[in-house]
Amino acid sequence: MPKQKITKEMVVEAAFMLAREGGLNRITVRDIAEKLSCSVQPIYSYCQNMDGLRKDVIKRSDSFIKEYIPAHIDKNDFFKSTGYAYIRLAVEEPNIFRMFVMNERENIHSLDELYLSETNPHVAEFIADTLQIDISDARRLHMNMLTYTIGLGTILANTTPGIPMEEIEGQLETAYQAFLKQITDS
Amino acid sequence: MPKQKITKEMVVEAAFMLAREGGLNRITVRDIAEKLSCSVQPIYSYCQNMDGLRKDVIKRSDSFIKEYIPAHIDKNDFFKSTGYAYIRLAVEEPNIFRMFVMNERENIHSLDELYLSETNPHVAEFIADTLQIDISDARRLHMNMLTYTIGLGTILANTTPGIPMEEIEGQLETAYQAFLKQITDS
DNA sequence: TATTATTATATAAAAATGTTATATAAATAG
DNA sequence: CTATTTATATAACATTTTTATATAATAATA
Repeated sequence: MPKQKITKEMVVEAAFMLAREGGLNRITVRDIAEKLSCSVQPIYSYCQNMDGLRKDVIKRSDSFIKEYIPAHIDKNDFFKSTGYAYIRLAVEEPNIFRMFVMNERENIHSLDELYLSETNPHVAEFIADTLQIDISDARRLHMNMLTYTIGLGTILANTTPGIPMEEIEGQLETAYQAFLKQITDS
Repeated sequence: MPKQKITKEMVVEAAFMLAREGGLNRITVRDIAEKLSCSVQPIYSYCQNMDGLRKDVIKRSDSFIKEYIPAHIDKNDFFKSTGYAYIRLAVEEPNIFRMFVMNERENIHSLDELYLSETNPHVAEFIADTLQIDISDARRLHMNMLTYTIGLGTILANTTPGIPMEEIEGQLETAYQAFLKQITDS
């Protein structure tokens, strides 16, 4: 058989780039085919249909974020800079952020399950170490910040022309102080 | 001319029902026409195109929420029950919640502008009165809870099979306490 | 090496959906 | 009563998704 020129990764990547520019429904088979200089067949051989491909693209956003966030983290202020990174993402890449929050979390029956499936356990450990607090408190703090950050990011990703970054960082800082105070005061 | 059988409201309502069931791209001209037992012409005479209609449907979600929230509020615990109501909406009507958060906020240059455009000023006044706090503190509290609620709702609207309502309410309560403590302690 | 089977891709037809053009008939205006 | 307007229907056209068929390059096998 002919040598494989088009891989599933190439298809998803091309679709992801289209969605990154103009949202999920900027994705069309023909535009992907043109981007890859091929016909529509390779695309359909790697996905059932366009809806399925869109789900793959949403997953691809997840992996994009898994690279983006660490690349924007300040090691000296690990925890807070993570929050800032998400917010920056929401502002700079609103379509990717939208896809990220649209990502279906399946088989989740409790907040704990959700927390475990969405976060890296080392983060809570790091927070507990740095702030000298209980690991369970660190998890609560982390989960609260994640929730707040997603809320702020969701708002910002749908707000034009946009809000100054400093103001947003101030807002995030205030929320952080509130959640932290709750823990240290009890 | 023939009597008008189809109004713009009917078109938007039919499209809204379709989106409520299966999301924005479940909306098709032909399905709307079938729901209304008419041809596609009345639809196109009330909207430029499908994208425009989708925007109207998103606005319709807003008005749905403006009815839904008050109907689920406990007058004795006005502020917190509002938060619960949003969360319940996210769980019971995930597609409507998604449309609500996807709603483009335009011409927003600061968090204050955002707050003013998204909230009813009476709410902050009510909070200030009830909790005996400054109006500016009440606004901060309100904005923080709105942000947190949107974050939690966004997560829940994309989580299956779902998390028990009591657990979620506990989470929201804890966040509320944290934001409140920050204000009363200073 | 020659032949066959497999399959990645292309081409093109079919199906679904969005949009526009034309036709019809019912209400209104004169 | 006639002409005009217009809400809707029908039907054509355009775009996109999806499927069917064809082709040719590689792998397998003899």
